[in-house]
Amino acid sequence: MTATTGARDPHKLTGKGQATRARILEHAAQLIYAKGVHATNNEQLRRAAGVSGSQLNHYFPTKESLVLAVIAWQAESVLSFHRSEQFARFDSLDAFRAWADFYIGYEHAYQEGCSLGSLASEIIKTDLDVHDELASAFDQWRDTFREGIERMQQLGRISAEADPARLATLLLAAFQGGTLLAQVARNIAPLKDALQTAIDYLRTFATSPDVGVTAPQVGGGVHEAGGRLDSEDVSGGQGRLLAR
Amino acid sequence: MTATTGARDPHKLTGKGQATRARILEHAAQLIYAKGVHATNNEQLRRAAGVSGSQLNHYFPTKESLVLAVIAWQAESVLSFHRSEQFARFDSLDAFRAWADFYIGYEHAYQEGCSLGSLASEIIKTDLDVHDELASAFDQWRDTFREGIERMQQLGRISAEADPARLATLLLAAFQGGTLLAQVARNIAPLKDALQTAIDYLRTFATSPDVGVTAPQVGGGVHEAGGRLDSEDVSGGQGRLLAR
DNA sequence: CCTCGATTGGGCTTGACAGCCCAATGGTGG
DNA sequence: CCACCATTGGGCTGTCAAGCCCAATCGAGG
Repeated sequence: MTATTGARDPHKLTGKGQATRARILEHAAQLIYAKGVHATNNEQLRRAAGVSGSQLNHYFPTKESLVLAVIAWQAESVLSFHRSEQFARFDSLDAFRAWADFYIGYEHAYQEGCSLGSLASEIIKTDLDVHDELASAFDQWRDTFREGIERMQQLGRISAEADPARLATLLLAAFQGGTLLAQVARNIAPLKDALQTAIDYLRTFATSPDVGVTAPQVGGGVHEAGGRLDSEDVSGGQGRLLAR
Repeated sequence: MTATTGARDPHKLTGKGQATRARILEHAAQLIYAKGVHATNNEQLRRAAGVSGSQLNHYFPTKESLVLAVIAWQAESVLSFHRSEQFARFDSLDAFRAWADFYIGYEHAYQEGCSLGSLASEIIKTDLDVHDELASAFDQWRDTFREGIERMQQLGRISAEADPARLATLLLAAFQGGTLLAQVARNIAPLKDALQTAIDYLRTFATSPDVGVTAPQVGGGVHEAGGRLDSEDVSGGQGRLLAR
């Protein structure tokens, strides 16, 4: 239960060994995110990470151990991204808007999907026991939203009527589902619609008039091309988030 | 583009041949839904469908053709289920509630996920070209909701302010994402929260006071055990929908 | 009743991938 | 300077699944 990362505890390796292990992990995460678990074999990993045969066996004795380590790595990436300064712990509607705009402008979102969600979908039905690891990650992700909404309530920014837990679940589900629909359609629009509509709902609980950039939910403002923030530079150190 | 089902057009087979092909397809859909595409091999298919070796090659020359046929079959199942009488073409809030309650009470939803969504997630990154088929199915699915909401507007049941397309997208995304989260958590709660919260939003556009069974969105009514409709018999002829 | 084509059955071969082994290297402490 | 151990390299083999072939059977039309 504790050995979530698979064999070879990183802290028992030398500096060079840790570096090699990290390099493998990083490239594995990238490859798996781009091509999926099944389409990624160890020969590709060897070439990508510049390592060779027995190294994979040395640091990750089985493919399962590698996948588990990648899951942990991606989970940590997503969570640290959502906890980063740029979103101010989601204590305002603008923080949620900035978050949505980031993914709406993030091209990988509708190409490879969510780094955690697509991985989860692909292996959830296999015999790999990854439920606990993934469930914990998604719980923490949702709690990031929930705690932000609770803080907004404490700050008087939204009504006490709102149910933070349910709204947080809707936001995360809309993101995961919207990402899947966007992947299938090869078009960001479904994700954009889902996220903005969910945030529109959140806004209906706002206590102040709110200075939203777009009108509440009237008209199909979402369906035309232009973005609202362009979001390209909401990024900072989160290149790690989805790919890379 | 037209040969979506793969080789051997069904209408060019004898009655017996069609029956065999249908039997293979049905069992393949069930197995793939339960175990995933990669974990399903032709030996399992042979035993499940009671057919043998060359029959798979005869009716479905490649695995890709079989998967494509399964996708088409599942898409048709989902769409015909959503278009069935029981949901009255989604022309009322109660129809949406009945829909949500069905899936909340449908145990497969948090075990194997959505019959179409989980399939899509698993193979979207492979070289199989299934985007068009899947995109069409999801579009039609979303349109089912959208047209229902538009009808509700025409009937004066909800405000003209509502954006049917975006709300429909949110509903579908919440379902897909909620299903994924429920699968990971091995618990129906995330799906329940996501769907009910999305429908709560839809209800805020209602013109009449509404006789909803639960209070709007106050309190965490979702997090306790009891369901709202128990939904077990919203079903009818839709055993085909997800499994079977 | 006969013939022919469609349908069915089981076995087989090829290819790919995961996992493993042995040899070589490099660095670190004694 | 030496010895030992962690680290690295490349190749190898067992396993499994997909795709294919040949033989047998069944049904329909003449």
